[in-house]
Amino acid sequence: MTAIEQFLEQKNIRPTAMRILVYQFLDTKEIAVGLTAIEHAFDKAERTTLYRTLKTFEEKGVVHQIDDGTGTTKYALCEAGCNCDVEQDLHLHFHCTKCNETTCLTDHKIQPMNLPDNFTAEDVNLVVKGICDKCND
Amino acid sequence: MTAIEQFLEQKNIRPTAMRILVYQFLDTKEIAVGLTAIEHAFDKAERTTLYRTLKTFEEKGVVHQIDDGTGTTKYALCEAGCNCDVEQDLHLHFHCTKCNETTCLTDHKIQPMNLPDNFTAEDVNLVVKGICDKCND
DNA sequence: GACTAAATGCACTACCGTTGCATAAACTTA
DNA sequence: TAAGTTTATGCAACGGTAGTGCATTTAGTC
Ligand SMILES: [Mn+2]
Ligand SMILES: [Mn+2]
Ligand SMILES: [Zn+2]
Ligand SMILES: [Zn+2]
Repeated sequence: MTAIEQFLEQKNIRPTAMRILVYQFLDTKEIAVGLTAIEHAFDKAERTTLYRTLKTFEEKGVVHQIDDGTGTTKYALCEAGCNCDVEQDLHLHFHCTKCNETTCLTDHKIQPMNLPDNFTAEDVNLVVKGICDKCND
Repeated sequence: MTAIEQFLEQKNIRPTAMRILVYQFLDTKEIAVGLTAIEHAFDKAERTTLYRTLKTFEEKGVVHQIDDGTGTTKYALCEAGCNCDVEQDLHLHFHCTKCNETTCLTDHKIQPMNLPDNFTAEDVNLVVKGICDKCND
């Protein structure tokens, strides 16, 4: 049993062929990717299966969704030790308007918000748009 | 000529009947509203016209778009004196997961972001999800 | 191997944003 | 005012994405 299979089982996810492939693919990418991008990365890939794979991954705390404002949801592997399924790992996301890539800035945590009276926060989404390091010369 | 007509002309927007109605509608709402909500607010309303009206309003700095993560773009009137068309008015937005309403927290400005080397910011979107004051008893 | 539960493939729906184009309205200028 | 020009509107259609229902296959369980 490979390390990935072990990892998935430990997360209560049956390590099917497709799931392992998706995990491996996400692991090679250090950017967040959308469903269509994953679909195109494989020759024979069923969109629905990928969709449900990512949904499962998210529920079990393997990936987290990113809404970068482009209209297509992105996914990225959670950091090792991240307990997304229990408590949020609220880090900043960056979307480059030039190369169109979305990056997790996991080191840049979001500090607790100051809200008006009687507003209670459950989740925070912070996306910065601009030019990424690769596109800045 | 009414005050609204004057205001629109000053923003270089022809004050047509529909545009005045849309402006008035947005003015009554203190929350951000989506295209479909505006459509349903009028008996005889053409979705495309509303869409283009809002687009024009946005280009001329009358409204600003809000991506609250629900998948439907919301619009809200800019504050008096806000120069959205020139420079951004980066305030916080709040989406209530109970009543599903999105609010501009115009008093809560977004402070400049601390980014990694060679990342340059052009725009920031900060949305807090939770329970709003009306829904908190 | 028989049984059961989960994963997959395929078809199809719903919704939203967006565009093209013909028509109608409004503004301009002679 | 009438002709000409720009702008706004109405209608139809497209494209993309998320999501669901259901039959079939695959994988664990006994
Ligand atoms: Mn992330
Ligand atoms: Mn706002
Ligand atoms: Zn880039
Ligand atoms: Zn509420």
